[in-house]
Amino acid sequence: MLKDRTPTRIQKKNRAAILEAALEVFSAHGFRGATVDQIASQAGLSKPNLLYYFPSKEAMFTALLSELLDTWLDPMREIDADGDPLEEILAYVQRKLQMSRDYPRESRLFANEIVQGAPRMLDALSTDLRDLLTEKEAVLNNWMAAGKINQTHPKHLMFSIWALTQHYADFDVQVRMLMGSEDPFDAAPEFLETFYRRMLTPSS
Amino acid sequence: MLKDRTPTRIQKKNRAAILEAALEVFSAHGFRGATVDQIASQAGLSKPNLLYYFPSKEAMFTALLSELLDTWLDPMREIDADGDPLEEILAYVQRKLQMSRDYPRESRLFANEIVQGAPRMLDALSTDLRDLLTEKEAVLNNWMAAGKINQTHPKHLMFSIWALTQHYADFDVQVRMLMGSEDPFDAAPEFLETFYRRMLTPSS
DNA sequence: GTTGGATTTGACCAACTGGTCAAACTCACG
DNA sequence: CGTGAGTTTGACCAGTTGGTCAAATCCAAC
Repeated sequence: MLKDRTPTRIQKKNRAAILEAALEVFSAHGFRGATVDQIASQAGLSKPNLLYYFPSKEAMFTALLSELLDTWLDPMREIDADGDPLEEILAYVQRKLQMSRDYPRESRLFANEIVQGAPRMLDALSTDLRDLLTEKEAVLNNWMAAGKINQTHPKHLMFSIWALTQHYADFDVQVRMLMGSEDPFDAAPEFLETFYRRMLTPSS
Repeated sequence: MLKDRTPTRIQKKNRAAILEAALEVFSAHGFRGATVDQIASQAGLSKPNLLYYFPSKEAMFTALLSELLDTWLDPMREIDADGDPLEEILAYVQRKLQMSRDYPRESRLFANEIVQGAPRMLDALSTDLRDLLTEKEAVLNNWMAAGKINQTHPKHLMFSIWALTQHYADFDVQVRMLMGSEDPFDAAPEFLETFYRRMLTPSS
């Protein structure tokens, strides 16, 4: 049995290998579609050995989620209430877009889970994400009230940023199939920049 | 064994019940996550009876997909090259949004499949969807060349419409959790209307 | 090197899953 | 009616899956 003490060198290495493998497999097939055997072979370990480090498939999944959620929300945390409103939002969009480019598996992991009703994630979302959104929503409202950006629905604005940026990771196969040899991420940054600049620049 | 002739009354009724049940279950759990037993009990039939009408789980899924893909692409087909450019696009956005409101299960069915790499759908997409997009892309290009709408990347423009509208169906639980008692579809139409009007109205 | 905890594994199990099949039942139609 | 095609199902099967366990192996510290 695994104790709670400070992990050994082997524990650190294997837990990391397992979580990396779990990310690979869960993001590609969803929770139900992934098998412990797949994760084990991806991690280069035997199945019983996996279950020595995590008591169950479910435990692997939740460990992975809680490890990733913080990182996933970081780009939103960085929105600075004291920065230039338009530039802050545009920078946030670009950070999110880069997350889709650099961490598509993480994006698909969350997408898979949420599309299916987020049965194992709703609790985390309804605390961490909800609180963070509430905070940034207030910031957006202030900026709008001060006339720094165009008046609009702050929650829908945030949804739109998530939808537009994560689409490139979550629907990667479709996007690439339709774009042929052109890399979607070549034109996406400028497209989204223009999009949100036109949307948010005050009409005055 | 089921013959190819004109279906009987019972065949029509049961095939319809099965496809409806399959949509319910597949859209909620994905292909791998759905079980034939679930679909059977949802349809009010026994498992062997289901397999009397469809030779396999896979056959149910592909029958469902091909039945729905056409309907799913209809809003895009309706874009009229001879209509007013801006109004045509705005109307398309609203049609897609209503599809998300009225047919969220269909949206999630496709989302589930595409997020996981579209293993059973890529062929259909790379013909039907690709051809349709190519056609409408030309229309958009003409409109832009004629200065009727702002210059932008037509493919990314279409992606953005899909992402923004389908987000409300695919990430329904997250959206509703964050919006509390407010119905997301109350403010969404106006939000998207404003969004695309600002984006596409020529600067002149 | 010995030793005791940490790590690894082959063999195994019960539950589940997609699918089969022969037998039973139902129904439209002459 | 009766009859044959159409429909339904209980029992069953083989493969897969998450998880267990006792025994074997490894490894760090003395």
